[in-house]
Parts: sequence; C-alpha cells; structure tokens
Amino acid sequence: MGLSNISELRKREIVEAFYQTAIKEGLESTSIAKIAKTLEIQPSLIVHYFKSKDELITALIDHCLELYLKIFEKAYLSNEDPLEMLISLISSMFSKDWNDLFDDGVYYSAYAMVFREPSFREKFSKIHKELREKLSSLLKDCHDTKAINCNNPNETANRIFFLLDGTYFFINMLSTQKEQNEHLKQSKLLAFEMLGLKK
Amino acid sequence: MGLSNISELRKREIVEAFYQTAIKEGLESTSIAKIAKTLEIQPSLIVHYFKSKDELITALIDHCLELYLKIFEKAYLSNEDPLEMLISLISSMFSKDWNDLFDDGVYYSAYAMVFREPSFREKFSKIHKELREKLSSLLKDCHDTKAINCNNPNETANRIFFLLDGTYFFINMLSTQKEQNEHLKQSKLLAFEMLGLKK
DNA sequence: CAATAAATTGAATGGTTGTTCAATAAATAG
DNA sequence: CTATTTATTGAACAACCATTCAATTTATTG
Repeated sequence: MGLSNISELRKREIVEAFYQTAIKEGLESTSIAKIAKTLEIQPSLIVHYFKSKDELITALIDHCLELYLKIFEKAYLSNEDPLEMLISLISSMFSKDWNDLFDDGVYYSAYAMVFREPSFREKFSKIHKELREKLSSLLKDCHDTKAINCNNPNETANRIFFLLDGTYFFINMLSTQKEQNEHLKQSKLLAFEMLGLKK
Repeated sequence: MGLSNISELRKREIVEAFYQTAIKEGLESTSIAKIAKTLEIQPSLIVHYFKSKDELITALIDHCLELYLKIFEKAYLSNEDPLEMLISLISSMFSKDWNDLFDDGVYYSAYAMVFREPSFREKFSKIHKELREKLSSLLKDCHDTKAINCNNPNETANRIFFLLDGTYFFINMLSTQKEQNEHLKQSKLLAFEMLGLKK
C-alpha cells in the first residue's frame, strides 16, 4: 500500500509536469525529454511509468476530467437545496471559474486528436458524457422537487453543454476581454432562460 | 506574369500537400520533410517558398478561409432573392456541406495554436470575423427588403455562428452518426427559428 | 543483516526535425 | 546565342525525438 503510493505520486507528478509543459509549448510538441527536464529526472524514468506517449495523453485527459468534476462537487458541497446547487453550478460553468480550469490550448489540442485517434475519441467522449449526465441528474432532482419544470433532463443538459461549447469557442475569437465577458454574461442569462430561471 | 504563375502554382501545391498530410498525420506533426515526400521534391524547395513553418500554417489558414467563402459564393450565385440566398446559406452551414469542407482535426489543431501564437490568433479571428460579417451583410439585405425582421444583423449573425460552433463541437462528442445527424437537424431548425423563419 | 524488489540513472540507438548552402538545371530576357 | 534570373537539387548540420537496456541506487521485506 505504502509502496504503490510512491508510484502513484510519481505518476501524478509526471502528468502535472506534462500539463504545465504543454501549456507553454503546446500539447503535440511536448516531448518526454521536456517533461523530464521540468522534473529534473531522466526521460527513461517517464517511460518506466508510461509505456508510450499515448498513455501519457490518456492520463492527462483523465486529469482534466477530475478538474471539471471538482466544479460539480463544489456546487454540491456548498449548497443543500438542489435548486441552489443548480444555480451555483450554472453560474460557475458560464464564468471564468470554468474557463480557467483547464488551459484552452491544451484542451483544443486534445480535442483535435480525437479525429485521428479512436481511443482518444472514446476517452474524450466519455468525459463529455459524464459531465452531461451529472448535470442531467441534478436537473432531474430539481424537477422532482418541483424547483424547475424539466420534462427531459437529458435533452436539457445536452442543450446547456451545447451552449457552453459554443460560447467558449466563440469568445476566443473576439479580440477584447470586454467583448468576451459581455458574451459570456449573455450566455449565462440564456442558460438560465433555458431552465426557466430568471435569476 | 507567366513567371510568377509557376511560383504561385508551386506555393498552392505545397499548401495543399501540407493540408493533405496534416489530415493523416496531424497538423503539428506534419513536418517539412513529410510534405516534401508527398510532393516528391526536396525539403529545401519548400523552405525556398515558405521561409518558416509558421508561414506555411498561415497560408493553410488562408486556404481554409477560401474554402468557407466558396459556400457563401455558391449561395449567392445560385439564388437571386436575398431571402433565398439566406435560406440556402443557412441550410449549407448546418449540413454536411459545411462540416466536410475542412478537416475537423486540422481545424481544431489550428484553433488550439491560437492560444500560444498571437499571430495565429489574429489570423484565425480574422476568418471568423469575415464570415460573420458576410452573414451580417446578407441579413441586412433581407431586413431591408422586408423578407425578415432583423434589427441588429451583427448580433444575429454572431448568435448564428455561436450556435454553429457549439453544434459542431458538440456533435463530434456523440458516438453514432445517427445521433450526430439528429442534433445537426435540430440546430438547423433552431437557426431558422432565430431568424423568424419556420422553413 | 541479507535478500529481494522497485525506483532511478546514464549511456546508446537509429530516426527525424528545421534550416543552411553551394551546385546544378531550367526558364527568361537582352 | 549569351547573360541573368529563377527553380530545384543534394548534401550537411546540430538539435531533438522516443525508446532500449544494463547498471546503480534506494526502499521493502523476511
């Protein structure tokens, strides 16, 4: 037990270094050697823990999922009422909190890989689905407690994510921070509208 | 004139080979050597036309813009009435036509670069803006001829692209083709709704 | 303490990267 | 036909790449 801890710790450390390096250099041009340099260890040690670069990327995507799930946990833990949880969650999703969680460049690079590597597609789809299902489940709770009227939580959750994906893709094409914030705000309002909440 | 034609032709050829190779191998791992191999020429010849790899990527993004603009031209040329143009354009945008125009993997890879390289961001933003403005201009024509009611063409165009970006990001996270088509269809209906057209 | 297993190093491998440069082939112009 | 410009080749460069493997250090166990 104490043994595998060291191993798991190292793995986490490597994935974190991978992520940090990828932010600066780009996901695809982050080499094992560069990760090793960041950690001041030998490249061969990384290979010892991750047999291939693909394994590293898979681990990074998992790491990403964990981060996103924390936003959900936070909304759950800091509220008691399902409706309050929902409001807190949607507010987080359409705010800097969500956007700053994971580096955009790394995220879209990983997303781009989906089109060439089926195993990445599976992994990435799974994250997306898991997050949608989490939201769907919360929507169902809100519906059951008559806090909102939502007959098809699955579809509604899909539409929220739909809006979310579009929002973040779009705002990065806007030049000024001011424009970006304005659009993010509008999207948040639209999301609350979709849920029948004025806020 | 005849001279620079050869030069321009070669440049186009190289960009096309770059694109084709990027589809298979990924944008970031497409090297000058690989492009040269595809064209059966020397790597140094590519360097002769494009001083750096960044120049090549910039040219590829321009190539991408040209392709998207063709969809607009097609809608303009095959219709006389602004409203018909609009209906034809929206139909194209929310269909396979639009999605098949440029490889998703290459597109999102280029998009990811935006976050690390300011010059790419500028280039990419310009494409996005140019397309939005094209649509906005058409919306204005439709409003002026009283075909639709659209007081703020700019904002409406933004929302259409907003929906478009979200749609294509989202549907690639769905596993089956059937689900993807279903969502694309729904988005198209939503777009027409946003324009006050039932279709 | 001794034996075993895991973590880590360091060197070596063969291949690929972007870029430079002089030499050659082809096209253009006077 | 000659001079000049342009297109293209081919070789060389040092830097970096992922991966391998035996040697060594460190930790765990009996």
